[in-house]
Amino acid sequence: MNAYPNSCVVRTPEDSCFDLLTDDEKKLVDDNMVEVHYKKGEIICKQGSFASKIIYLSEGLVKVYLEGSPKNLVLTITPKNNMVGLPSIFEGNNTFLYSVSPYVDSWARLIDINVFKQILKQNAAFASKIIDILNENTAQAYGRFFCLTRKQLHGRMADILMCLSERIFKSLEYDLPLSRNDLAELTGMSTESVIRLVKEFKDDRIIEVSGKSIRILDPERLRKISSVG
Amino acid sequence: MNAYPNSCVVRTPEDSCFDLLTDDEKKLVDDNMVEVHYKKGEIICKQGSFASKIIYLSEGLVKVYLEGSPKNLVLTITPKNNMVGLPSIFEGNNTFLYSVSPYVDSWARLIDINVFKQILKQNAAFASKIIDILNENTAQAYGRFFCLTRKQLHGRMADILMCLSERIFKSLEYDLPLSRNDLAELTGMSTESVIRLVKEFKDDRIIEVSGKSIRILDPERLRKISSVG
DNA sequence: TAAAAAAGATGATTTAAATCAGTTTATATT
DNA sequence: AATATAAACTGATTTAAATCATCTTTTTTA
Repeated sequence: MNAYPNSCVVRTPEDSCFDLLTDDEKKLVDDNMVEVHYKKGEIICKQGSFASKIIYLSEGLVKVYLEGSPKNLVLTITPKNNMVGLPSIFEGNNTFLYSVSPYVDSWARLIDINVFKQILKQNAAFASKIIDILNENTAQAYGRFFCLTRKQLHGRMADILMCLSERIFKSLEYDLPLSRNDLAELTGMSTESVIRLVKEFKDDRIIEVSGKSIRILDPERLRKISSVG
Repeated sequence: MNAYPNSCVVRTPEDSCFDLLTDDEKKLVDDNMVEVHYKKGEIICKQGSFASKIIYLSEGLVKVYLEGSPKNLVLTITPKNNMVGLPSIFEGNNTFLYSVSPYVDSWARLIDINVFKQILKQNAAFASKIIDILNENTAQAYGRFFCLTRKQLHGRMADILMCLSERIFKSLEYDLPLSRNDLAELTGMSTESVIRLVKEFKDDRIIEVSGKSIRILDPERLRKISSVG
C-alpha cells in the first residue's frame, strides 16, 4: 500500500531556511519577532482568526488540526525546529487555515507576516526554500490523507506508531506525551479502538507499553501491518 | 461544519503566474515546453515516476489521485488553466507524488522542470506567486481532507455537487462528464451509494438529473446538508 | 490522605456504509 | 439490427468501527 509511513509528521529539516537570509534580512526578522512560551492545552493559533504572524516552533511538540464538531481532524504533528502556519501567507486569505496547540510545554517564535512576505518577494533563494518546505508538507499531508481514508484501524495505528518512531523520536523506544484520547484524535478513531488495538499489538508482542513509554519490538511486522492497511 | 464547499477543486485563477516572467524567461519556458493532447483514460503522469516536467493544463478536466488498491484516492480535480504537479519540484524528491488522468480530452503544456526551478531561484515575484498557488492548493486539500474524513455520505455528496457547481462549472446546471463510478471515486464512497444518494436527492427535489446533466434546484438545502455533514 | 476527576479498560449493542447478488438500461461493436 | 459489453440501478446481507454502559485504575486537588 505504502511502505514508508509518513502520515503523522514532516521530516525534521537539517538546515534552517533562515540561513539563506542576508544580514539585513536577518536583522529585520529579529526586530519583528517575539518568542512566546505555551503550556500544554493552550492555543498557539486559532483556525479562522486573523493571521498576522508566521510561527516557528523552537521547542516542543504541537498538533496542527482542523476544528470539527464533534471531532477535530489532526493534519500533522510538528516537532521543534519547524515552521507552522505557512499556508496562511497566501494572498486573498489572511486567516489561519487551522488551529495549533502544544502537547507539551513549547516555545514559538512569532514573526510578523508582512516582514516575511516582503522578504519572500525580494529573496528568490529564500522563497525557493520555502517552496521546498511547503511541498514537503504537502507530500506529508497526502500521505496522511491516504492513511486516514484508505487504511483501516490496524493499518492506521501501525502507521502512526512507526511514523512517530522514525520521524519524531528517531528511536524504537519513546515516551509518548499523548493520552489515549490524543492518540485517538491523531489516528482518527475512537478512544476505545485505540485501547483495544494497543492491547492487541501488546498481546501479539509487536510493541511493549508501560505508562507513556512505547517500545517497538517488531518494526518489520508493524511496517507490514501499516502497508497492508 | 464548513459552509463553503471547497473540497473538490481549486479556485480557477484569474491571472497566470507566467505573466510575472521577464521576456527572456518567457522565451526560456517556450523553448523548453511541449504541448500534448491526452484522451480520456490516458495517464498524464504516473505516481512514483521520474518527474522531469511541470504540467500546465491548458484545456480539459483531469483528476489528480493517489494510487491505491483496491481504491484510488482522488486528491483534487483540476480544470483548465491550472498547474498540476507543482509539489513534485521540491529538492530531495524527483518523483510525482500522484497520478494525473483526464476525464475528457485535454491539452497539457509540459515544461522542463530544471528550467522551472532555475526561474524560481532567480525571480522572487514568480516564486512568491507560486507560493500563493501552492498555499491555495493546500487550503483546498485540507478542505477535502476534512470532507472525506469527517462528513458522512450525504454531506460528502452535497459538498461535491455544490463544489462542482461553484468552482468548476460556475452554474447551477452542468453536464458532468463523470460516470457514477467516477463520482464514487471522487466522493470516496461505493458506486451503489452514489446511485442511492443521487436518487434520494432527486426524490427530495434537491437536484434534477437527466443523463449527464445535473441541475441544482435547491442550493441552500444542498449547502445545509454539506455543512451538517 | 481522602475525595473527586480524569484516564484507561472491557463487553454488548448499534449503525453507517460496503459488499454481494442480481436485474435493467444504455452504449459500443461486429 | 443483433449481440456484446458496460453502466445504472435495486434489495439483501455483511462488516468494520462507533457508541453505549460500566467498571477499574491512576492522577489531581481540596
